[in-house]
Amino acid sequence: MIRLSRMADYGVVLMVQLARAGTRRTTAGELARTAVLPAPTVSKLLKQLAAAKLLASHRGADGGYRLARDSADISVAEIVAALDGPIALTECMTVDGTVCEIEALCPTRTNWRRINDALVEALEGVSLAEMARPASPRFAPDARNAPAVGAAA
Amino acid sequence: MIRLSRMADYGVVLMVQLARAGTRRTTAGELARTAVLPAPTVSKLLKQLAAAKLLASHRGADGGYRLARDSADISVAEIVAALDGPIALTECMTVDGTVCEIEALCPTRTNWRRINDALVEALEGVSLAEMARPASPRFAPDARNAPAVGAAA
DNA sequence: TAAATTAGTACCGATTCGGTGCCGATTGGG
DNA sequence: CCCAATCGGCACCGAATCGGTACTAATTTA
Repeated sequence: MIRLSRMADYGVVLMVQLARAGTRRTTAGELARTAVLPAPTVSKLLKQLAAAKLLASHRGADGGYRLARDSADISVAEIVAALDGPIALTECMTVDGTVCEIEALCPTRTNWRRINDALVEALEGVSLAEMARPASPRFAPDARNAPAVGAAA
Repeated sequence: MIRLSRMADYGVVLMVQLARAGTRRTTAGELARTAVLPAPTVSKLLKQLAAAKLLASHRGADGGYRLARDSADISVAEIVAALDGPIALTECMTVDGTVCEIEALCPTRTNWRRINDALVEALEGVSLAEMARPASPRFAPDARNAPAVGAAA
């Protein structure tokens, strides 16, 4: 159903948690526990996010992860791209997918591009800081440990 | 990679072909041939599109399919929804996915909704007529049999 | 009645995806 | 200096989903 991969979903959840942790380093295990997600999976996700330069990692005892940049300066698009690869709704929107010969003629292509661009813009338009903001205060007695978004079984 | 299903992609291609055929009835086999797609798959897709009231079908000898409405009155969103189900990027965006307990508090949810809505709007904003329009005339010596968009192997 | 064509359903094979395990590399502390 | 705690990088596995097929029934026209 044109769904985001669960990995990307989890990734955003983890990033939100790290955004809330501020500059404090957090270990993979800790994140897995509070997010109620399988630890190995969380580990893998964090590795990928670190490889994408969205997280700064620190090994060794008392190591852990931390946002590489300010949460306001990280978009959801970046997180998704880091985990799911480039955002390309259709085959002919990828760089390598050059099967579409007469691209200059094909009107569907330019229209797909429009749609794709709209999605990308939407994803770029939301920062991690917005995602992590503890909701409307009047409704949030304690929003610190927000539950995992896609924690479905 | 946050990809549209291939079925939805094919579906749009088929609908474009039908839009170009105007009111003339076209058989599943004919469409499969010109789109260079496996006939049984095309059949299945057309059935689904007909079930979704986007196509009018006619059985028997000299039967076939035809758009149920004017191509300007059919959006890409409808085609995608007919084949891929409701457009819901994240789990917590579906009706049944009520795992997200404190939805009123979760800021990520409302942001996901924004992103999701942007995508839906983009899909709704492009009509089949636009998709089917035979490209800029000066570049189109013969755009009648445009190739399948996602015909990658 | 025969031929053409869609409707429905069940099934299958394979790619992809979510998830796990293991081992090496690095860092801090006793 | 060594040990324990972490991250880094593979390789692998099971299963759900997806793309695709097969068969039969229903409908229409000639």
